[in-house]
Amino acid sequence: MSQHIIVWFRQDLRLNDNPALQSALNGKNAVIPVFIDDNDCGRQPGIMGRWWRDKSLAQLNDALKSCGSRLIFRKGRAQDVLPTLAKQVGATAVYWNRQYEADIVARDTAIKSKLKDSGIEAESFNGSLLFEPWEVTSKSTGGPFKVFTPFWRACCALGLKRGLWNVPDKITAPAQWPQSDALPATAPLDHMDSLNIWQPGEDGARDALALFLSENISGYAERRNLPAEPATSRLSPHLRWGEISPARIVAETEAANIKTDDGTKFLSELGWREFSYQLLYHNPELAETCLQNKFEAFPWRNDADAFEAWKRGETGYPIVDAGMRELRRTGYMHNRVRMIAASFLIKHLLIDWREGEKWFWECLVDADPANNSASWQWVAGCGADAAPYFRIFNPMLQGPKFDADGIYTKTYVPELNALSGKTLYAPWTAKSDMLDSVAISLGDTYPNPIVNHEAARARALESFKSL
DNA sequence: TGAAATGTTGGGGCG
DNA sequence: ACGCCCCAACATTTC
Repeated sequence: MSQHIIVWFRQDLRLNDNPALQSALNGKNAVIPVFIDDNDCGRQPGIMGRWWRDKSLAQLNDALKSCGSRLIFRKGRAQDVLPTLAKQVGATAVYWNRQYEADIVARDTAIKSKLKDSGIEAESFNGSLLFEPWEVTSKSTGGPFKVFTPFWRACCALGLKRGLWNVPDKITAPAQWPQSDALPATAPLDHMDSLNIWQPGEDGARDALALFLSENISGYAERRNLPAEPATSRLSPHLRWGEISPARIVAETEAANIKTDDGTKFLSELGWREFSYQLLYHNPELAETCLQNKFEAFPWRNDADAFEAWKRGETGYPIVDAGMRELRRTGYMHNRVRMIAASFLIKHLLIDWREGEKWFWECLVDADPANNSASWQWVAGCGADAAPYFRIFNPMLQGPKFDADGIYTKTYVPELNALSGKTLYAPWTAKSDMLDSVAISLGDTYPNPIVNHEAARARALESFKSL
């Protein structure tokens, strides 16, 4: 007998390889796809996260339409919307894919029992991770891993391959569609001039993976560190909204016969994502509380001017500024540069990593509740398997090392186009008549460094020693 | 998924 | 030929 089943989309904005959707499709069921904009629970997406999400929702709606279905969009508290909607459409079941933030887990658990109490089946699935956060445990402690390498080794030993589902041909519509609010408008963001590099949605995710595997993964193990090279997958925003499943990434990477070093290195980046979600699940306060408690006593500086300069990309250190400007222009920053920019805020400026985390949360199209927090804690040294406190990136060395010819840096800091080599990354060391001759005036056309590297490094080591 | 300081080695210039 | 110094190049340790 045919049933009406609600599929509740959340951070799984795709039709392919979607376990909740696939389970609903069994038999001749009518499916009601719904997305609920619930701003009462969970960390709300930042400006760029919302921009991406709204674009992605429009794509999801289009994809559903080409299967004979459509997306029902509702604003409100999920625990109110879902039971009401279920009753209204006569649903016998509600399916969704799991999320892992503590308040969302609690809400979903409550919804599940509320639905079951009214005789409606409710079931959740794993649609966004290779392993559930409670699934991979250390043999020695019995608990979750605290170090990445043994964690990922254990994952690989369990096996990364998963079964996959393709996009269904047809999704049976209910006899009558329930009312939907209008999908959110996807207004352009006036201060962003480079958002056309992105293609939010399932098709964009598939294209990004295909391009990466066919053209750009060669030499990944090394080239991934070079921000001027198109050597990273740029899948992070797609993964964040579940437009592609990690299982599909694993399957297609393995099928592409990538050279071992490059393939395993790439898949290990998925491993960091798994590791971050494990950390988030077992540490609900990941965005707010240092995993290593002793760091809570750290004497962070309040320095509004320095923080503003960092956000605007006007620290006077070109590789840092390039990264911060890439972030504001494109909603993205290359991973190598994220580490440099984050290290600069934390170690050179001694500003609380949580301030940086919040700024990235607003600005990144891939801002992810697990990855963003875990990575900031990693750089700060207060996280799991973190960089030691004395690891302080030198922006004058990182530049020449990873952007030797300055192509990346000059893309975002064009006022330094005339400089090259080490001078590009330390303009104040250039002879003043040389700067004059190319019309660079420090403090005018480009900022003077807001801190002295050697002094800032010494200050950071001194402060961190107090721990 | 660092950088800087310190230690070691070996070749070349030179008296 | 030899010792001495200098210093680049590399290795180790320290932060």
